[in-house]
Amino acid sequence: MGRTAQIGRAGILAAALEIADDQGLDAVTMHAVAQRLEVTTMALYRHVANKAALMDGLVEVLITEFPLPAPGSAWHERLTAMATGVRATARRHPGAFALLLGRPTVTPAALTVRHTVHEALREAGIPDADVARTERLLATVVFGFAISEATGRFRHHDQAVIDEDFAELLRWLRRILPAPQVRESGKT
Amino acid sequence: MGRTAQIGRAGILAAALEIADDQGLDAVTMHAVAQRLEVTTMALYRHVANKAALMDGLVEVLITEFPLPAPGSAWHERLTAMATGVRATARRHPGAFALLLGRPTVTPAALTVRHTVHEALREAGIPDADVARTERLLATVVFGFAISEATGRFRHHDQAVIDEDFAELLRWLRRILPAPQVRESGKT
DNA sequence: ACCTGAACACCGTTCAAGT
DNA sequence: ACCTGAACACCGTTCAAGT
Repeated sequence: MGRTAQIGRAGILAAALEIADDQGLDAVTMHAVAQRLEVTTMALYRHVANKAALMDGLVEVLITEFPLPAPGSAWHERLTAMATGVRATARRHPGAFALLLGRPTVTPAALTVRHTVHEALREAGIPDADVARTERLLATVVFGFAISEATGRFRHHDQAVIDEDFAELLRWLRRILPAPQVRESGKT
Repeated sequence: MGRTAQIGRAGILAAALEIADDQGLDAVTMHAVAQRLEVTTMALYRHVANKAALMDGLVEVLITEFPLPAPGSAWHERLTAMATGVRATARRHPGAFALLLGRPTVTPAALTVRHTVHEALREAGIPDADVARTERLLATVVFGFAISEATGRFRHHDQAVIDEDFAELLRWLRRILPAPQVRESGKT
């Protein structure tokens, strides 16, 4: 009972994310994280190299949270699901989401996400030479919306307006991608 | 000659922007700005309320730098020019550009920029009811690209690739907006 | 009117201890 | 192996002086 709390990298990241979620990214300080874990500030340094490493860990958590779509569904449904998932992550963690800016997204989880999009685009009939660029631009557009919403650029608008904005953005992207091939007419 | 350096709000903002430009936003500290102006840190507080106000000032400088297109040109040329101008500003001030996130863009300069886009969209034939939303999404898309580039999300790619990405993004947007009306056939 | 000195609370980080 | 205490450099900010 009086035992010292067990600390670990995962717990540190969870605590940091919670602080970011309800007090903003600036509130994520080594002192604040330690305090939430009922531990001295210096105890953290045994589990994370420094604050930058802690932030990198937060990014990894966010990327891992992106839901990967079920492999069975049609390519356009998978892309829509991923875009919606990215937006949902941004809304769940508005403070931490800004960390995705300026980090090279070369972690395994990030590569998996990118690879999933590549696959969908190839199925959509995008020429191999254009797949990488298309993925980059799609990611940039969806990411741009998500970070704008997360950081409050739309704060003066009603939620319904923002939701409709996102729906319209998805319509724009659908107009840019090839029309989904209709394989069967009528119902299943 | 031995006179104390004259300090002013404009000079402070200029110094802060220079530091952000060549050492990043984190290097913009009250101490660093004061040092560049050869003045004590506390001298700054006579001209800016606090650090947040200084950052707000930086945002205003950035927005004022957005070039407004010549009113005579065609609407699609004006929009392209503005998109290119936003990207150029982001490239010139990559550190400070991130500040545009999370500030309500309701300053006079920001309203002027938005109004200019609204006008172009009305000329393009966008229904009045859709103009505001279209502007919001166009801004989000262009802004998303600019901030991704500024914060180094594309850092692993050659400049030529990034330039072509931007060109392709503009082509996407052209496909979404109405086709420009051809008023005269042949050359002028 | 404008700048400076001294001071305070806070932050990231290191290092030598403690158990 | 893991946590703590003491300490340091740095940062934003205030306030009472100085000229």
